[in-house]
Amino acid sequence: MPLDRSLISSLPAFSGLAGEDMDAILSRARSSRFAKDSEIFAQEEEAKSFFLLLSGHIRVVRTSAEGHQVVARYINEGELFGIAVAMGKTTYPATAFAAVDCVVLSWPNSAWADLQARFPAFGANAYRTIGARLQETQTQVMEMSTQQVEQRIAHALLRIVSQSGRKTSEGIEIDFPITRQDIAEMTGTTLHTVSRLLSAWEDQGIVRGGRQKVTVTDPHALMLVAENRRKKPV
Amino acid sequence: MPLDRSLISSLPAFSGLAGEDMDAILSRARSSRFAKDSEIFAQEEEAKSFFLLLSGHIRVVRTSAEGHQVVARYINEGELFGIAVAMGKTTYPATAFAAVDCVVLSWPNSAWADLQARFPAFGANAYRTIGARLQETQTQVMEMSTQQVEQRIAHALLRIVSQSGRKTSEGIEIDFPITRQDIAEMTGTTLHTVSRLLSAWEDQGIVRGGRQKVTVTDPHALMLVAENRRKKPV
DNA sequence: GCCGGTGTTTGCGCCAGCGCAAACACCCCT
DNA sequence: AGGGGTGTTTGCGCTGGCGCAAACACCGGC
Repeated sequence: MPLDRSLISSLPAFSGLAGEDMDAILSRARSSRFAKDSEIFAQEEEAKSFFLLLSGHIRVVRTSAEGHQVVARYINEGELFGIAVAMGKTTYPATAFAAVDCVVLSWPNSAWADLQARFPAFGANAYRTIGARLQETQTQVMEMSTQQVEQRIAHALLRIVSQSGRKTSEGIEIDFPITRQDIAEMTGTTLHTVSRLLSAWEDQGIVRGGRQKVTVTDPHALMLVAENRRKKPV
Repeated sequence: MPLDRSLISSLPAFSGLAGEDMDAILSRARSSRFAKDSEIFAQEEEAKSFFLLLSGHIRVVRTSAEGHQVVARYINEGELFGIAVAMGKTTYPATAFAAVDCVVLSWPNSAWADLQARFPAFGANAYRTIGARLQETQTQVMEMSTQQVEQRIAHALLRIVSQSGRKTSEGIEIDFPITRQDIAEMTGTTLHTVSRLLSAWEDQGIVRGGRQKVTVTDPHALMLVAENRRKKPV
């Protein structure tokens, strides 16, 4: 398991840790590859491990009892995920799919208590991650309560692009395949509405679309769309 | 600070702790009262303490940059809240109002690291709380994405009633004052729509309304409403 | 007992966005 | 090169739920 330590040491999940501590933590991890579209873990499944994404992108999907799906979030390189154990849960609350070919580190859940106790900074980083996600999710609820579909999609695009954007000559493009349906499931709308709005924006020169591809050509204009509230101003 | 230890020891926040450990934790806490409608802490404010609700009910409100409000959750007796410190945050992500007269314990944030290290069970309980809230919030996002307003309100009512319901001769009533506006802000709709639906349900004998009061007289019927999906069945 | 404030109900008109449906574009596989 | 599968676009009609507005009920204070 030849891991590039210098690269890994720069990850936020290891910030505040001495090199030797990091080695100790890494020595308990197993590295594995997941092909595009494969499933890393499934909702309701017993949580046996927690993970760190080394490279690629992961789509986290939640399915309701009635069978509806929503995309809870995308995991980016360097992020912890599947950390049910840190929340005292015994099953995963969602399903994780590799959006592209991925490399992940995984630790058995049994290692968590020990790692967390011996390396408080590691535990703290995990808790910080969870806290950040709680806050993001609450923000999402707020957006869904108060904003129009158009603004929600604009916000979602800006968020994705800022976290997983890749600069090209045309603008900033989302560097993993994403369908209109995925965007719809992130924003609580339908792929039709997403498609319509992206088309409209394309006409205005704000984005450029493609099969499983979106490029934001005019982020500033998109921000204006995102902020242009129309509903119950205070 | 004469605290009823036997009562407190039964709280989930202290589960798994020896009596003496509990005493040590409680000895660092300060107890205070908050009158109905007073503010315990405010969004964006620097987080100086974390809290445990001993009695009463607390409404947690999040305000967007544009000034829109949503009710993120209600805190019930025995729950930890304002635990920004456990998430590595330095400010509160929401505002907490006393929905009724409340008694709360509070600890200075500076005590957190120490308490969490010395009494892992206490820390674990806090993290469990956060994890549970993350999951609830994600469920809320899912509901808002896939369900009609009617079902969302039904779900919200059932949730409140199951957590903060008080049995009466008429049915189960929410044992703190809650306005139609509050329910609207929990479910992402308007007080008008909430009022209309409650009226309709009242005609059907499912609930009974009153000023800042809702009593569920037929929980089973309400569950049927909540589950009667009408949108994109799989 | 009256009065003002706050919460609730209800009617009416409208439109954003959904459901349905069909055509289309692109990619990969044989 | 052909063909099928998957993702995208677009038109059309409809409706759930919102905005607006007005009336109403209830409570507490003077």
